[in-house]
Amino acid sequence: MIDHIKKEVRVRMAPSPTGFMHIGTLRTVLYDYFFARQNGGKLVLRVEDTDQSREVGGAVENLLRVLDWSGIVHDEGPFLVSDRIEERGDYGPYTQSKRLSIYQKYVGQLIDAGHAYYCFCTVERLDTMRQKQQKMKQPPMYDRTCLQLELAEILERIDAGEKYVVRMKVPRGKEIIVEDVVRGRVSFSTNTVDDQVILKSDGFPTYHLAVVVDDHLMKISHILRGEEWLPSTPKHIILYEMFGWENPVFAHLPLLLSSDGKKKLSKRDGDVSVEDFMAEGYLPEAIVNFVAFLGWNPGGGQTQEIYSMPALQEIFSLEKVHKSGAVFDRVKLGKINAHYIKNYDTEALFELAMPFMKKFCDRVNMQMDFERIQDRDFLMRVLTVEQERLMKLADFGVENPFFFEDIVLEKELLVWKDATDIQTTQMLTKAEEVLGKIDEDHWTRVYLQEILMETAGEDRGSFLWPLRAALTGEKRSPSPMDCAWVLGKDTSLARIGNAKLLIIPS
RNA sequence: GGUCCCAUCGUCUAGCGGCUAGGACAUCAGGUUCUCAUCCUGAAAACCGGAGUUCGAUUCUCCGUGGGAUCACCA
Repeated sequence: MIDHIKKEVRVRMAPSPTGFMHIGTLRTVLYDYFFARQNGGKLVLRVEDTDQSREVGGAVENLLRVLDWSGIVHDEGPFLVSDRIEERGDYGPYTQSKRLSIYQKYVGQLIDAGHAYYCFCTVERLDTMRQKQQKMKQPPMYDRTCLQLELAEILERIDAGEKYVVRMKVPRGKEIIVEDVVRGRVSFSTNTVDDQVILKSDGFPTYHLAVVVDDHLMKISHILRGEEWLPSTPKHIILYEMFGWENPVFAHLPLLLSSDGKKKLSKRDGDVSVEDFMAEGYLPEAIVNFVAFLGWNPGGGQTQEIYSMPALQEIFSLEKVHKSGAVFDRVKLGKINAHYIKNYDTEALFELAMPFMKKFCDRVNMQMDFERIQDRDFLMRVLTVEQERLMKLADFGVENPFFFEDIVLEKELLVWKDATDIQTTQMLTKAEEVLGKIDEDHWTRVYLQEILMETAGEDRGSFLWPLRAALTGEKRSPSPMDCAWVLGKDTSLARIGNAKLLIIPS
């Protein structure tokens, strides 16, 4: 009982393979990961696929790709090795559907010890029972009908092929104490704990049995999970007691909330899966940074909020995790993502942005060959200009369609304040002359900035506004220098020429 | 309804008995600027209520109120 040797830290992430990863799951896994690394421990991935009806093909591969994207590295469990799933570690299998005989063995043990019993009640009976209880304002709980069954009858009915489940027999009148790292002591009376089904009629265990057995067998030392699990924790502790096992340390993390109703964040609140955010072009650095700060904060008067993954790993502490839920503020996430995009190395960002650029080019019917150097250069210029204005990579191009398509000019737009047609034409001619003299080698962002600002002189607006309007056809856009740089000399001069014709048709 | 959890600006939070209650996002007002975005400066904005403990409570205790989670052969 007295354990002077500090137990090895082993934490696990235990997702059910539903085909996507909830953003809250990512937060939990991040904390798991930080905690394991800080303590020289191990992070185990275990697939909780005990509900066959929810099986989704390719879910585990997907999960592993999301983890890889996030930068989280686990130590045991399934891995993706050249596109095939391979399990590593000494405590496998790490997939619950492959551990059925293990659970059955432990269920048998509980039955033999009188801690669990067979139940033949039909789903229909249980439903009407619960409805009755609800009507009488009683908490819905199993009425223990099948606890009265004689052994002979049980054997007979099993022999007859009748379907059954196994329930744990919760002792009455006991107090269960949950020692929680973030919540302190929480106590429950066993009188309010239901005789939970631990083995389903299809032979699969329920979550409650599987999680306890596996966590014990896999020597898990700390369980980090969402607060929604707190009410079922007494069931787990009772199971640990029935088996005579020491229970791990619990840490129930605060919930992620939706911004409107402040309810648990769920699918109906919009994008909630990591895959959704990946598809929208959020950077892993931004997602990790943002999500780590929901329900946790380094404290100590620290006002910095931008942290890299290694830095977070350094300063994270389980003791500083909050108790109350945190609203998932998408606006702030966008701001953080924009910050990361802005500060990203442009060459590296180009690689990340490629799929989004392709998608955009397809949408505007622009043939782009990423192997072709001119096309690459063009897209690189667009990205360079957009980099400091993008909130997410999926926004690539959408604010500046004039880079990709022919523009439709309106004459009024070209006129700066109360300038006359003559003046406007003069300004465009001036731009035409200056740009016309620049040879391709000098068509750089820096040089264009320099020469056009010089040409603009004191009264910048009267020169820059018509030029920008001529190049973009838009009221708002990046600077005319940047637009000219992106469009190139030929297109720029052509658009200026068109603008002049619009003002004074020849 | 039972059980359990939670409570500082609109939101994320700092604070761990004595502070002009600090920061970030959002908002508003300026500045930089040809426009938009960026960037810079500033403003407004919070301790849920009531008792108690204490010389002194945002902070500790209790009650209330409010919000949430959970009560499946789903996890």
